[in-house]
Amino acid sequence: MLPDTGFLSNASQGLRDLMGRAATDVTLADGDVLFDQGDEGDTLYAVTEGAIELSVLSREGRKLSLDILRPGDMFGEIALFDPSVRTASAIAVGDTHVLSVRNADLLRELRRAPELAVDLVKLAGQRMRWMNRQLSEQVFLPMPSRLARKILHLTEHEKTDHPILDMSQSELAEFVGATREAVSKTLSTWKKRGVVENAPGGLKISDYSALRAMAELDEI
Amino acid sequence: MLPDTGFLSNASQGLRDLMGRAATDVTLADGDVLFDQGDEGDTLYAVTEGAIELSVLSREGRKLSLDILRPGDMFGEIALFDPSVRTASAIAVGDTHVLSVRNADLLRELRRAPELAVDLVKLAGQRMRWMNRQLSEQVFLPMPSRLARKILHLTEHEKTDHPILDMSQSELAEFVGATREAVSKTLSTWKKRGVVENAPGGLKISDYSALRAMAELDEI
DNA sequence: CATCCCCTGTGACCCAGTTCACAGAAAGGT
DNA sequence: ACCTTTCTGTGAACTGGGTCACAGGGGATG
Repeated sequence: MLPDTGFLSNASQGLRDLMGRAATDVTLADGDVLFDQGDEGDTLYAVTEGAIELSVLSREGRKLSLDILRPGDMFGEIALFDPSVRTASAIAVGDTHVLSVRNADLLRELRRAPELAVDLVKLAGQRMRWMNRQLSEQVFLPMPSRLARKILHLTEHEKTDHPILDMSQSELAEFVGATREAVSKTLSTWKKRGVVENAPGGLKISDYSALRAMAELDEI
Repeated sequence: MLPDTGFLSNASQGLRDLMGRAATDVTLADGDVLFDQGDEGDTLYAVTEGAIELSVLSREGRKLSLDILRPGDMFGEIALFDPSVRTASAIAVGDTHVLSVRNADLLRELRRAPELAVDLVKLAGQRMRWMNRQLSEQVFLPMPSRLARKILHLTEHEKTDHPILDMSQSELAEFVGATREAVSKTLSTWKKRGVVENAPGGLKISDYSALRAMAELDEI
């Protein structure tokens, strides 16, 4: 039922069993909002099919996309132990299924197998490391490096050597925290240099190592 | 032994007892490095006296200060359950004392009182909410608003109506993610408007409500 | 009390990235 | 095919904040 990749593959078998046992399935269509930033929430989720985009909105409507979660990824773990308003919004990308477990049910399961709490907190730990990294990238890196990193991150689950990123420049801009135009111009210069190219269905990565160089992976 | 404020006051009495029982005291002088970003670590800390500055460094030596922790605050909880490299550096500000508990010792205590794990994860949850907020502020807010927010945050533990912030403009700049000059110029205009003023020992907040207005607290 | 060091204040200039404004290319819908 | 909408590409002008450069102020310390 649960795939073998992503956060869940790092999680123990026990945790995955627990999810399988205590969770209920939720079906979402493209664009469906699972929860909104500011909602009260006490539920943990795991993606089983499709994808979920996590994002933060500013009051004036600007949006910062945080990540795209794919089958095997879990999210919502902040609200699990500290039920309060959600810090981000979760929106379905394409037809997707998620498993959901409510706080109370999960805690009951945990009482049976307390050692699984450690796995959950590891999850939280990973998320915090990741957030920390986002923050310092945002502060320290110029836009093109952030763009390169995001492209690498968003295509790393592809198995091909020259993956195609199916995402509009506006969406990319929301990931990077910049404007659509700025992203467009940066991609243009990269296209001239043969790093990426337009392909049917999206943006094709032609030269992975060049992209990695732009990403200044040694920095931070 | 443990004060009644900060994170620990939110934490349960049981957690505080546990810290008191399993922890050992560490004495630090001003500027002492408790741990550095990138170090391996598996220890949880609680400030009992003085203050600890958490910060992230970029490779070129630029520094982003995250927070100043005061008596009652706990930190290091990421590494506790997910022991790996530290995501930030911790440096003593003034003579300070911290309690430290190593992973293994804390887990042993937790086996006796598993319900305390929930408190620890709440701690992690609060930290994550806080990081999330830092990130969106950094992306969405202009520098002056971030500066106002940081000043409010850094003085909120003062009881007076017109607290004095004992911090150089360079340090403030590191908190805000900007240069010393930019901070200086912003503070100048605020001084002309009577929002803040120079006072012996630091920067005096003259008009709290004006500062709150600059902080755009309704935003994000 | 002179010197050194670190602080604050400001001005001149520069630059990355935004805003605005179009034009042309794809991609759906009907 | 035709129309509408949503994408991409690019220029011009603007601007927040960074960089550089320097002047003046305290406190410490000899």
